Amino acid sequence: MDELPKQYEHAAAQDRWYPVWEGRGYFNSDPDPKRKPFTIVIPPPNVTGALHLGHALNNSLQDILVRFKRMQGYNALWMPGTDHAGIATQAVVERRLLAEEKLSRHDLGREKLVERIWTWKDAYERRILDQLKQMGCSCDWRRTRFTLDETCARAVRNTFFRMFQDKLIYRGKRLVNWDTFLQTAVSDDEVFHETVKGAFWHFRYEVIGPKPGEPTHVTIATTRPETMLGDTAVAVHPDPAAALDKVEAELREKLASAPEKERDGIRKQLEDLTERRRTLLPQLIQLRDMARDGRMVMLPIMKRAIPLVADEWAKPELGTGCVKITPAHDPNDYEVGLRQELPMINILNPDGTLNANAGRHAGFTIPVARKRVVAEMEELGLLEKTEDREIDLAHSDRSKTPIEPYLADQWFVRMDELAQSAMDAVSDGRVKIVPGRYAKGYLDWLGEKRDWPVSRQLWWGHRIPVWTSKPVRDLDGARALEKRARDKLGGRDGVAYTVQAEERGPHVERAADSTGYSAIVAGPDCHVHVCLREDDPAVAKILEDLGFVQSEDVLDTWFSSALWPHSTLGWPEKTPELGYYYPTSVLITSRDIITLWVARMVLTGLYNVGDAPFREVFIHPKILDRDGETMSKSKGNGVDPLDVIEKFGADALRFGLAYLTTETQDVRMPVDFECPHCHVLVEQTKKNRELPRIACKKCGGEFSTQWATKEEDKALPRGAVVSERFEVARNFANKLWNASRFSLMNLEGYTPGAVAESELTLEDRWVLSRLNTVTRQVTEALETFHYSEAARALYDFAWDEFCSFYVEMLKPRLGDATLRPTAQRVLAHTLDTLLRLLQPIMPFITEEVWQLLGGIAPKRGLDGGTAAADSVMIAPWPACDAARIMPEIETSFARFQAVLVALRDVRARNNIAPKETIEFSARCDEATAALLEPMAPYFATMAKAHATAWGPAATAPEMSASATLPGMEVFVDLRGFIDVKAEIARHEKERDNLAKLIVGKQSKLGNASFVERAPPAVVEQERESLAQLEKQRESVVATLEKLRAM
RNA sequence: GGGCGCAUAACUCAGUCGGUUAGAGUGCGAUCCUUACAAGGUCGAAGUCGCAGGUUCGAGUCCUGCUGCGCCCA
Repeated sequence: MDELPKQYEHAAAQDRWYPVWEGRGYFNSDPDPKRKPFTIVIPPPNVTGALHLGHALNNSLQDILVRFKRMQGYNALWMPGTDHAGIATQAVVERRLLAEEKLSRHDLGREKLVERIWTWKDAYERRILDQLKQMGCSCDWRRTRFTLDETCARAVRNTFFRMFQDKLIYRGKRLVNWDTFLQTAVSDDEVFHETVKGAFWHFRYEVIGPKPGEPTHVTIATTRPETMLGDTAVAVHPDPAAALDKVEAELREKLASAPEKERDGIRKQLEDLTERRRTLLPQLIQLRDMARDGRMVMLPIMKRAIPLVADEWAKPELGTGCVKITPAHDPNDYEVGLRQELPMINILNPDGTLNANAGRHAGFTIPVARKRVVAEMEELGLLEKTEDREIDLAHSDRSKTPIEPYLADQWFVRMDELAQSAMDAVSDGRVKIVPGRYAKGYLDWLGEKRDWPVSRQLWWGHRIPVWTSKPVRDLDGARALEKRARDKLGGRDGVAYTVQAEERGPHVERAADSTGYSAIVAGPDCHVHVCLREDDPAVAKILEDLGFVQSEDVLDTWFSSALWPHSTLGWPEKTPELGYYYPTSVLITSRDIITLWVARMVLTGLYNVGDAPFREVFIHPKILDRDGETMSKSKGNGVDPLDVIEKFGADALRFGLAYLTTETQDVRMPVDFECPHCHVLVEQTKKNRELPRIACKKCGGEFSTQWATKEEDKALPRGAVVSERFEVARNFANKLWNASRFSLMNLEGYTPGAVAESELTLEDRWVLSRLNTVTRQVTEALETFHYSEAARALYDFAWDEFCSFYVEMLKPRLGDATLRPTAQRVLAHTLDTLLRLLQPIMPFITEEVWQLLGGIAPKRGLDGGTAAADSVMIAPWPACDAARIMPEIETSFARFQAVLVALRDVRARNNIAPKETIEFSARCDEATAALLEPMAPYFATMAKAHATAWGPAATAPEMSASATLPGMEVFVDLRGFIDVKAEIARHEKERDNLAKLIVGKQSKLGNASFVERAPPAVVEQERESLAQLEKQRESVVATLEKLRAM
């Protein structure tokens, strides 16, 4: 065993054991009705890019749980796979296409682009799966799925078809967030807001045929002047006086409770309001009456007559009190449009240029059209003024370009009942969210029951399996068309039909004629939609011959991930897997996708399979950097798990992540660069994280970062981005390695055998008591997702108890031929148990040691020894033997430890050389003496101290340093060593400290209500504690006097 | 505006049911190349538990308000 390296070599162990586990099929799971299943489906990582530290955390936690459950005897399945991530992946590939080949997707065409994306997907999927393997993930790789593969596609088609049949799917015109760059709708979740510099333009619209005394113009203000081309009304408030009253009342209430510094601002607002009442209100009332009278204003440029309407969206306290209404290009105006039954005029093409509805401004991009419209209004003398303004503008997360609200045909899933079912599952406890506070957000979001827009104007994804007819004039015509389609297709299975009349409200895209006085009337268009469950070219052909066209759109990527827990198990087939593993046991994910993903999985699971997809959802924290910012590659503070694995090892990565997984919502991880020259860690700051090259603070050597673009920078070696927080874990692995190394070296001649109770020493009983306590703690912690607690318990036990005390105390016994066999058996057993407890978190190092241990001690255990498992990952999980937990032994041992520390302290503060042996006596009661006297060999080896006397009669030598412990005084003979001054200072400090504590206790006990009302046991405890402290003080004072006399 | 979380040593974090003298790792200081481990051992210094009230015999812990930071939703 001497040939074992002094440092744990993580790379060798990782390379050695992963293929063995995989080759022996340890990760595989198959349905077996005789055993209980435990199932986790992986949150499928995007194939957009490689895994980051957040993924490393997420997957480490899953693997820890799966390995734990596997050892507990469950038939554990961890289902792996990846997600096609529709828009994200397409955007990445499109960006590269543009950057590298200057081609747009339209240059390439749908088929070619999709082919490119598949190539991308293959490369990244491979990379992601490889990363998971490097982390040690024990997934059943035979079952790897992809959200766009055939199995998943089948589930998607079936779900969509069933929903279509159940009338849960409909098409509607809706205002969507339109990304003019990618030319697709994006969901609200794919939009971020940014404040940009803009302007507020005030336009005047002429009133048509004003009566005497009526205003000739209304003034409206807008930040998007070009949208006026699509205006279909101007709104005023239906009761402006009341609205102002309400605002005023609110302001006054606010003023009453506002802090002083805000009051002036509020007073100013109130003044403005009064002014407004005087100057603006009469006119607003007049306009309101005109609106009720059905009066019109003339939309300039388009020369279109549009109505004045009375609607609450117009805020009399803001701007001019009048507001232009562009229902097709503003969410609020859209609502007004629906309420007032206004025409909705779309003025945009999908690419962000203006369409024919914009008249002579058609064909221009939005920024150009904006300038033209403003110029024309100015020419017409209708531009009143322009103010500079900061504007909150929505941007697409994917293309970083401004979002345009855009009226488009979209497919929706009706959410009312589906959402309710998913809410019920959490409310009644069928699905438990941990920590529980996250249930609130889930319920609130679902409670809004907003219909789910599922179509995306993309090429990468599941194409919507609906064929739609050309517009039909009326419902009867549509029904006739439906019948024709039915007749042609016969009674075929897997075909569903819907006849859709346009929804209430006019959705017109036709321009008015140039005279402008004709009101726009809604088109009565109707459509027939046919949904096909299977991909059947013959059926499609028949439909297309009837003039039907398949939707170009694909489904939202979440639609397929929503099915993940059952689609991966083979649904809609009634596979053995589905029957056995569904519902799965736990889902582990992060909080940002509770609504987008978790909620939708619950509702599709209930809808498709009739049961929730999992029993528990564990939400883990998010990792932020030193400054509390989220990590991302674009900021330069992203830590690559592979860099951590390379530097610290996979076990250290896993342990470090488990160690920080508490119940809080985020954890901070200071980020460092690793100097490639001297391997020191250089703290990352907001400044240096953006530099292409950095000089090491220690060796001065320069290295490059991810930002290096110049040749001279790129030529430098790269500095990896890691975190010192994994250093703790790496050191722990090394400590464990060396303790194992010691054990293996000292197990020579080991024989298995039963250990009689009488052979056990105090330290044996102690370590076994602690071991069983830790077994119970770790088991409970892992069962309740308290990863950090499990990691801490193991760390503390392994380092502070097993290494620092037990192994040290074994040394003399191992040297004694008669005591050696028992010591070896307890040691082998303890190490064996510790390895099993650590296996889920640190699979590689525990396996490495397990195999070495198996070589020298193949049979282990206190009751005679049984053959160890072939691998620690399939060994049984340790059971806690409650009978071994002995609090009195732990208390006794603590006394021993306290004396040891006191002796070491005396040595340290008197600068006694390590080689010198010291003599000491201890004054204590008989019981303590009886306990500690036999520990002589340990005081000798662990503190180089020799006891001359134990018990009540023990006295202090002439020249001594002392330490006062509760119920005990330890005197160290210091002839020749003593540092009197240091000793005096030390004792004075101790005396003062004790005095403070005594005063505290005395006042507590002097408080009559404490003595009367606190539980008697607590009062008694306090009394004893006070007596103890007073004794300690007496002894300290006595020692001080002696010292001063020297 | 609504919701959630956090604030404990220089840094990153534990602290269970309210009850002994508030702990760990890192960093810092001293010391030791002691026969498993210098990625180590031993010892030490370092705290107004964010602020203000309240409940209680007793508050880092429970309640209210405030301040600061972060996240989510509109």
